[in-house]
This record gives sequence, structure tokens and C-alpha cells, in this order.
Amino acid sequence: MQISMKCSVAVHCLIFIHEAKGVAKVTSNLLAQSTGCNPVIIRNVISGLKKAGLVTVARGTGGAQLCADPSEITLYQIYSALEPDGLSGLIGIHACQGRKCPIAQNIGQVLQKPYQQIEDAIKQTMESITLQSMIDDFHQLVQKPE
Amino acid sequence: MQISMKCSVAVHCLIFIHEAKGVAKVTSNLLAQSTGCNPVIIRNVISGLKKAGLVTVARGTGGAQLCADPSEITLYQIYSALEPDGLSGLIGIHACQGRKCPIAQNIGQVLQKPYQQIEDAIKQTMESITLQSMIDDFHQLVQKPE
DNA sequence: TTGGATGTAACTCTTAACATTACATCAAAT
DNA sequence: ATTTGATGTAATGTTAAGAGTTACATCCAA
Repeated sequence: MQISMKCSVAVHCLIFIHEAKGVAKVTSNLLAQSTGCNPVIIRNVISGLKKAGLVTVARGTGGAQLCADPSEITLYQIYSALEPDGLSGLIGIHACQGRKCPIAQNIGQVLQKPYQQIEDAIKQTMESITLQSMIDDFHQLVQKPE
Repeated sequence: MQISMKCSVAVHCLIFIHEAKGVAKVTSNLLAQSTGCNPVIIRNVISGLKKAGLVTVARGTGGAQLCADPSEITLYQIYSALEPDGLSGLIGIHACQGRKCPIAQNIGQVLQKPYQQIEDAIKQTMESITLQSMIDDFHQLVQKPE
């Protein structure tokens, strides 16, 4: 398990949808071209975002739209929309139960606290980053290239 | 890339070495039995810890020993000893350079800041956790089972 | 010199991320 | 109503990285 590419693709899509508002109909094919991913990957990502209530998708006719204010959407919401298991499993623990060694018996418990702290730190940081802030950064980059 | 099992195995080994001090000679076979890993995995992990200056290993005769105070060894040191590339690469970014779309051209830059923040948060948390604190937790668990 | 240990290279196995194909479903436009 | 272009998703294929294993050179103390 890891923090996969899907998260980056999702941010890409959300910014794209935001920028295209009122300009173009955002289809999965269009997003596939912009991201370089397969349209099915896009549809899966968008599907997760839809279930999380971040976008609406017009079935049949096509087209995705944001259904929340970008300043209300955090990176953690985006990540959670794509990874049902959340951050647990990000850090691997070796299986060594059922052994006589007292260390083997307790290492799981010992590691739980540090790993929980790490996950909490990641979560907090992700919650502090909004889609709006990333859109702002994007606009700055576009306006003054180099 | 991920925070792999190796890190957990390394902590397991370090606690084992600490507890075995003056009691038994800690060989890779012994650690392999306790962790449930292959002896080669253990030797690779120990090799990393050795290069990082955390343990010494007696060649030929065998046996590993801590060569730093557990309160001076942080989880980040342990992790870094095993993952030469550090935390970069923990989060995947899709490749979409060389496309006309301005979002594709800038998404990498836009994502860099958030991802750097996440990595820094992980690093800080890992630096705040010492081997000593994990040894203390282990002792507490052993003394009062259940 | 023998025995048990480490240090690594090379290879295989396994799993999960990622990509692709295929097709059912849907809704607007003609 | 049929066509057209879109979404939703199952099923499968591909690939890369983690994990495991074998093999063997090297080392040191008894």
C-alpha cells in the first residue's frame, strides 16, 4: 500500500474541472488526454470523488462539475475519496505472532503508537491543504512563466 | 515506493539486540527466528544499520551490538538507514509533461509543495520517536501482560 | 583447518499498482 | 425511435517493487 498516483491524478482532474467551468464540457476522455492516463483510470478516480460528494457527473451526456467550494475541499478529503482503507497499511509490519520470543509477541503493540502518530501527522497536514490553495499556486505559475 | 516492512524489522532487531546485551550472541539466524524473516533479509537490514553507525557487527565470529545510546537513536535515523532515497517517492506523481494543456505542464510544480509538507511532517514525527521510548513501551507490555 | 558466522550477488516469487479491453447503461440530439 | 457519444464497471493483462531464497565468497576464533 502507498500514497498512489491516483491522488495526484485526482488533484489534476479537480483543477481541470475548476478551470474549465463554463468553458468546456469535461469528459473522461478530455481528462485522460490532459493527465496521460487511461480514460478508465479517470472514470474510477472521478467515481471516487463523486461518492465523496466532491463532484457531480452528468450520466449519458457527460461532463463533470465541482459541487463544493474549492476552499472547502482538503487534500485529505481527496485522498480519502480514493483510498477506502485510509492511511492504515501505509507502513508495513512483519508478521511474527505466535512465537516464543517476547519481543516477537509485543513488537506489534510497540510499533502501533509510533505508526499512529505518523498517520495522524500526515492526516493533519493533508487537512491543512485545500484545493483552493493549489488552484492559487497554479494561477501564479501560469501568469508568470519561468 | 513505500514505508516498507524493513523499518519494522529493524526496530525489532534493535530492541532484540538491546535486550540481549550481555545475555546472548545475536546472530542473523537468531534474529531471523524471532522476526520470522529470512536471514538474508536480516543481514541486509543490519547492514544498513551498520552503515548508518547504529550497530557494530562482529565479522566471522558473529554477533551484533548497539553502538549508540537508545535515547539518541530516532525512528527517522532507523528509517533513513534502510531507505537511501528517503521519503521522496513515497507519493506518486503521474507523468504528463510535454502536453499542451497548461494544467499538465504545471501540476508537478503545484503538487510539489503539498507533498514536501507531508514528507516534512513524517520526518518530524519520526525524529520525535526514539528507540528508548519504544524499549520503554516494550518493558511495560512485558511486565503487565493483558 | 575446521566451523559457524557475515556480506552480497543473482534469481525467483508474489503482490499491488497501473493499463487495457469489453460491454452494459444512459441521455441528449437528430 | 435511433443514433451518438458519454459514463459505470467487470474482467483481464502488464509491469514494477517488495519480499524470499539460493549460492557462495569472505572472515575470524577455536
